[in-house]
Amino acid sequence: MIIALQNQLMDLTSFPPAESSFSMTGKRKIQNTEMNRNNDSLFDRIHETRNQTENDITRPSCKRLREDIEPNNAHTTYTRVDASDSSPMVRDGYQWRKYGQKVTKDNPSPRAYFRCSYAPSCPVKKKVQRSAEDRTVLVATYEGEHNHSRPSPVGFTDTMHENTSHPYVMYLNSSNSTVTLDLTHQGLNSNNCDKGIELIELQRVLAEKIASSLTKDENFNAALISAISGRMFQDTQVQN
DNA sequence: CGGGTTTGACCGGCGC
DNA sequence: GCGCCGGTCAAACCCG
Repeated sequence: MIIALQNQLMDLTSFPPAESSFSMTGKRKIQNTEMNRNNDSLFDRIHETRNQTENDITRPSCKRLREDIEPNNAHTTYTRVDASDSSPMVRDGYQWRKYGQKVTKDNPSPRAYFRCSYAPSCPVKKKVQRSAEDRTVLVATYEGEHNHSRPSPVGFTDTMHENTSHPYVMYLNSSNSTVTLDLTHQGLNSNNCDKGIELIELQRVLAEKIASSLTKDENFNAALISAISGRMFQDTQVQN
């Protein structure tokens, strides 16, 4: 557990710029230990959304009860877009049909409601709204799971290359309290160096936040001390 | 003309 | 009971 965390942290902190900018294709999942509140607005938002989602689980809305949507399937993604891009669309490879828009109380940006239009029976819905703190961040909340495959990966890739979004996407899973940094949606190419730099900066900030959170976690420190002392004890025995 | 978007109306839960 | 709020509906509109 600890070693896995360390490896993940090492992965995040040791990405060579070239690789991190242009050739990363995997997803990196980070166990979300008690992520401490700090001054970073994006991470505050992540924490708040996780708590909000957990509240949704314990107090499901009337709509969800009526439509029998599984709350555990809900997760939130964060997508960086250009500030000049006013479109609420988050291109994730699926076909979405907008069925409503609403201005919410806590955010001046309108919230858009989408349903998956690829398969008529697909129960997936998503809500897209710009972050109140950082309007370049689109917050997309997905509910349900697709009962079909991704429609057209090739077209998706083409769109990604010509579009301005997806330097990174973060997933928040309400059921198992994990944060996933998805680098497959970054949409970077050789003409997009600025976003590569932005991604590196994000990785640096993310690594700092994780390190900060872990070092403040008493359980993690205790486990780390135990692991180190255990290893030292082993080494001492070997030498003897 | 068909499919997608817009937008005002409506519904139901919640708090006071 | 009433108003607020988030979510959804559906008619009108737009566009290829």
